[in-house]
Amino acid sequence: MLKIGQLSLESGVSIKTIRYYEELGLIQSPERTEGQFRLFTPDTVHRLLFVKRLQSLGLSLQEIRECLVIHDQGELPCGDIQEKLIKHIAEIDQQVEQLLLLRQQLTETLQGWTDTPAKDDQFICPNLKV
Amino acid sequence: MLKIGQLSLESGVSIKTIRYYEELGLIQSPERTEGQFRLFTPDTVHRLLFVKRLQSLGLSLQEIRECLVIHDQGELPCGDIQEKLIKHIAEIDQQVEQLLLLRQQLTETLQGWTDTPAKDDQFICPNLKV
DNA sequence: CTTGATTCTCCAGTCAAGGGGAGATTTTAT
DNA sequence: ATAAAATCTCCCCTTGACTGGAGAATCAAG
Repeated sequence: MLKIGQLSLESGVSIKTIRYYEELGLIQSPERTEGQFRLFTPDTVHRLLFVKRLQSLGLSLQEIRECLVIHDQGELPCGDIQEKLIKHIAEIDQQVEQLLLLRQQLTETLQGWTDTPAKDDQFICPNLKV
Repeated sequence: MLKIGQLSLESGVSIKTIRYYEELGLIQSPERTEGQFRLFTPDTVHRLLFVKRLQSLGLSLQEIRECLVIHDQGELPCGDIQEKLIKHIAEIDQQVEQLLLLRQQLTETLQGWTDTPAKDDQFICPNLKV
């Protein structure tokens, strides 16, 4: 059994964050000592590493929690995780598309840009007709 | 002179947002009626459209404010805006790079994924060795 | 037994760009 | 004169994933 400081050391997750994850339901509420110190089972280290891994792949804590709930029901979460990862790839593709569209608008805007155009009180920046 | 509702209609910027922009210094504090109603000069419409334009190009309100400060000092902000747009393109390129790197990790992770692997109590998901 | 390290709960704040609503006042229209 | 519409200030709420600090209690070591 580990106290929170030791768990933090072994998992690389800060004490604050561990308590936050407990609050979110990512880790089960652990036993306590008589004085209310948390006592975690050793496999909580694995659980935290799992959270960090999925987080590094871009999943939100809510999505990760859903995976863990399936695990806690005794089932393998692999299918669910696969689904989420595939969905996340699609989201990334969308974001990239949006960014490239914006990039296109930026380069178009910069086409023929003049640093020192004729002053025109109608526009704040004459290069932008707004 | 326009009251805030009329300015909102003509610019397409909500009343709340107009007051927020005043607070941020994006638009100068306007005159008031005796009863403290704001009275904006008509060119404030242009100013708000300018803000929306730069915002649609991805600049933050802080960056836009910097441009407007230059304008209010009687100078042309074109050079500064150009600089910011170019910088923003570089940031977009970085973001895209990060996203594609993440996408690569996701596809690698999904390589050889098995929906129903042998159960292994050591791992929450045997496809992820964590 | 005492000191120092660890942990506890609770509250508040961070970032960005606003949105919601209360309760009071002012302006406009009939 | 009165009702309705517009505006005012003030304060809190939102999202996500935390971080910081106060003040109290507990645990471990000498």
